Amino acid sequence: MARTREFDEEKVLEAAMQLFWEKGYEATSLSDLTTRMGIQRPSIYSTFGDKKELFEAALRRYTMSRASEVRTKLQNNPSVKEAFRHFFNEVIDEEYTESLSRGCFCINTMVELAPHDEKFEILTREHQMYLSVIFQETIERGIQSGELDSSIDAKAIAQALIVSLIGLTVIMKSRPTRSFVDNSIEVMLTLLR
Amino acid sequence: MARTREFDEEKVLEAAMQLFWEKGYEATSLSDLTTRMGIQRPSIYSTFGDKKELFEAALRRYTMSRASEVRTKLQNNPSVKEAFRHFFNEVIDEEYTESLSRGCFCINTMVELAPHDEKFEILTREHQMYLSVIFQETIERGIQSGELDSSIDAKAIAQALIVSLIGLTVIMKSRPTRSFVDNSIEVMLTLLR
DNA sequence: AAAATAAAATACCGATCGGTACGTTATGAT
DNA sequence: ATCATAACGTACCGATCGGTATTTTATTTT
Repeated sequence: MARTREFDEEKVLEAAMQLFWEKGYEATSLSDLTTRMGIQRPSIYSTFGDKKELFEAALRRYTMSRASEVRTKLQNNPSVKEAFRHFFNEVIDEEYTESLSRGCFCINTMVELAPHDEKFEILTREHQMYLSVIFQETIERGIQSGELDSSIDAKAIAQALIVSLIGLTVIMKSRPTRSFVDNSIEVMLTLLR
Repeated sequence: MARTREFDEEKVLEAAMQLFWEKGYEATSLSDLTTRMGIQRPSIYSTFGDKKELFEAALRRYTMSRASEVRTKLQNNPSVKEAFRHFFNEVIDEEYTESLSRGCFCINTMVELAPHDEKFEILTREHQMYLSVIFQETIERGIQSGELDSSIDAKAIAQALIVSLIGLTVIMKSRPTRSFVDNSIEVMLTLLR
């Protein structure tokens, strides 16, 4: 009964996500967004609400996609220790490959918005807790297969590995030497025995 | 030969540091700064230069103060393992105590500015490397005293602990449960044997 | 006391911010 | 074919942004 939408909602949200991921919330202007999303300002507001709501939609899109990506990658390898090694190395490689260190959109948001906005405090926490459970389940798989010692605390180690992953992702933004991060990963992996 | 300065340069810089630490670079306006520093806008520009230069001065003040604070705290305890345990627990307690999670000014800057500004990439990296050396020297002290096994790799473990400290500091912004961070710290400390 | 000078205070600059009112255009329902 | 409706495009809103020109005030040197 009216004009049809000319843009793909998923595509423009993906574009907004990429931009917020690169620049953060404050440093991204509505003009930046219209350019990158390829739609006009009123289209953004009628489709997603204001800037904060658009940001939230972008972050939700990111965390859902990221969680399933992490789950898949850790399930790929029969060896749990090798799965984690591959996973951490991939994170590092991606950061060293790209000229711009975007890191993790959720971690960036945890730093920029979580302290001043309860909604994002909760959203980012829940994502990390979700990843922590994936880590834990992976470690428990290693225990059941006999690869890992049954005396280790799967939950605690999973939580420590999440903390280390966050630390790695963040310190990559300062471009430390390769040996620094390689050393860190090797030490972290000794927790899986 | 002219009018005398009415404000204490150190004090107003300290005030600027606190504000940038709380809100970050982009979210802090010149109006915020004049209010908090208690001086007028032209005084800021004549004393510190523009907003970025003021921010840099504030960050340098922070990193210098923080480095010596960390060094002191780790030297305080004869037991290296207890020193680290105290140190990590203090970081956690401070974050849980305060209503606003400021985290670490240097880490915040690593996330917000380092990817887009080489000056801050270098500045934040060098601070982390400096802390890493303090950690390493502390671990080596533990080896020499016989508290720690001489077969461990002091440098690699120090680097892994720095990564974990960053991860802990960042995830605290999402206010995880106490058990989450306590578990993480306990696991990390098992690296010191 | 007067001149020189730098700090302080006020007021202002153009640019950009997030957000919206409004006129135009295209499409589905009748 | 017409009408209702919603998306699109333009143009604009007041507020605030970082930064500065200019005037006033206080202090030291002469």
